Amino acid sequence: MHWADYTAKKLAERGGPQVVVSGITPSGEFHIGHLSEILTAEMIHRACLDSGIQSRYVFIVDSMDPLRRVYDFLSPSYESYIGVPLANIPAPDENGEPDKEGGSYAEFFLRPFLDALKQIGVEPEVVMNHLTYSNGEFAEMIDSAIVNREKIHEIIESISGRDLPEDWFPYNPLGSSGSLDGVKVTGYEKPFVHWVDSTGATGKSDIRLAEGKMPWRIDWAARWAIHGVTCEPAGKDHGAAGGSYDTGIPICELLGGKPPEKMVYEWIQLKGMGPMSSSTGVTIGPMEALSLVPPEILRYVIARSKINRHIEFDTGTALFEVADEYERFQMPSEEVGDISKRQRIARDTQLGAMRLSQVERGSDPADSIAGVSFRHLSMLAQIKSDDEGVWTSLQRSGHISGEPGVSLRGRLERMRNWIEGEHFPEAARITIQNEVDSSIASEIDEVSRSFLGLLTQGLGTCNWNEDSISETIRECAANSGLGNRKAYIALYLVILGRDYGPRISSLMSEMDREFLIGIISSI
RNA sequence: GCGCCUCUAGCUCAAUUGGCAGAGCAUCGGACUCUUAAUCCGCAGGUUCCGGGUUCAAGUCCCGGGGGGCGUACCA
Repeated sequence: MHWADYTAKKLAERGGPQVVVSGITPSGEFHIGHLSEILTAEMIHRACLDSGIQSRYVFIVDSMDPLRRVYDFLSPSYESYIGVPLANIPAPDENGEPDKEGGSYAEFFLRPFLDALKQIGVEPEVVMNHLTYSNGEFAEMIDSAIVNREKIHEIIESISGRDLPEDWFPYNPLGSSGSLDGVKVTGYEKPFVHWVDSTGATGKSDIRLAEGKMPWRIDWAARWAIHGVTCEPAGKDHGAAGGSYDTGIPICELLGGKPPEKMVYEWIQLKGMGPMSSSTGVTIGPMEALSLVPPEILRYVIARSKINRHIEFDTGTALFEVADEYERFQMPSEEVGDISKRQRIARDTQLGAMRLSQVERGSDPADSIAGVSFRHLSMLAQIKSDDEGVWTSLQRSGHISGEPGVSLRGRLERMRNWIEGEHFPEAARITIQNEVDSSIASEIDEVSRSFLGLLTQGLGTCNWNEDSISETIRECAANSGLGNRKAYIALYLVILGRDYGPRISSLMSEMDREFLIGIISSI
């Protein structure tokens, strides 16, 4: 059984309609790790729906979180916004300067992320956390937390093992500058929290408005209660012993809620570069990833792994292998009867991963492939400079009949991006030789040479299309007494400098005739 | 320090939460006058990290040890 289906089953035992949630702070550019968090939760949501359980998927944006520091992509003028909630800060412009016209910082980073999510079939209910504060939904929780602050203090100290300061308070008001930093609470009279900030200014925050926020550990627990969250997979940073998941559960109960079961997922990493981090520059944006990888394959990368194992996100050769694996399972094997129990389980899990990888819930995985393998497309995209040439080739080879569909067009577009970019593996790149290297030439024996000699003549007169070229190759091979296989190898060596390659006649028909004949006769 | 994850075929990983250890890739052998990074068939590959324990039965559970990866010390 797939992990998402297993979790759905567990949630069904808990009962009631499910509320599956992800929460992310929009402190900067979103990366593939965030995508992983979203997909993990969304797949559980889908698994619930697929097994007939009522479920909502909610994306809570931590827009009330303060700016912690001036990130590299921000200008120093953001210094004055440190401690200010992200919803209240202007978005940066292209120079990293605050742009008063550009909407809020939180919105600025959120918008493209939501677009990317749409492309992979994720359309969550979005909750901006600062609005949950400003519309008063947090008020009762804040009051309750303040009333119970001794207990909460005790929970956090005993579970996390850290000492909280004597004047610790479960609510941080915004000071006169709009920042949470350096503001001390001086009293509480429901619904007002009185404070004095670092400049000596005093004031009061209305807990029914977004005039302050609870610290993370309480905020998280309170929102579980407010939104009735039943499941929220969290990154392992929250999962450490004594971490926010461990304190969140008893705090949520104290506040009268029923917390979700602790669920921790492993982080996704870029191949060979350690964990994703915007500060170290190890990051790949969801938009970038989506410009290269077909959306169902991106989903599949998450769906195929268990959540407690880290994922190496690799936009190189491994992409071919993942795509192969995805494509292999398109064909349902007929003889299901003979396989062992264990094999059947593995197969069911795999089919679950396929099901959850579809951009549109319930669609047939075969539709996403559109009859053309990822590898084949990578070859065609390299030898056919225009899209029409690719479609014509696919029609002639019988891969598709009629015009290509939307999914296939999208695949080709992404494939071209991939090929042009830095991530495309060199081994898969087709490079036509300008001249034949001497070490290559030495690999070509006498019989092959006579074949190549015949071929230059044939190529001089044949029609310049795939079929005629292919015919010519075979004729020349036969006339020179060389097996077809060897003939092809000789051609690969001369044209590509290695002994394998794509369908050579297809490639040759794309090349300039004189240039090609020149190369072959140079041997 | 505290804690989490992980170790199974050369590689990447499965194994219905205790019931016959198995897939893909790679290698090797074979087939195909051939939509040539293709397809098909086949061989081989194992002390499931080590040591104990529980059990009719352990890759799976318990205890101990080791290797690797990572998180975390007023902050999602």
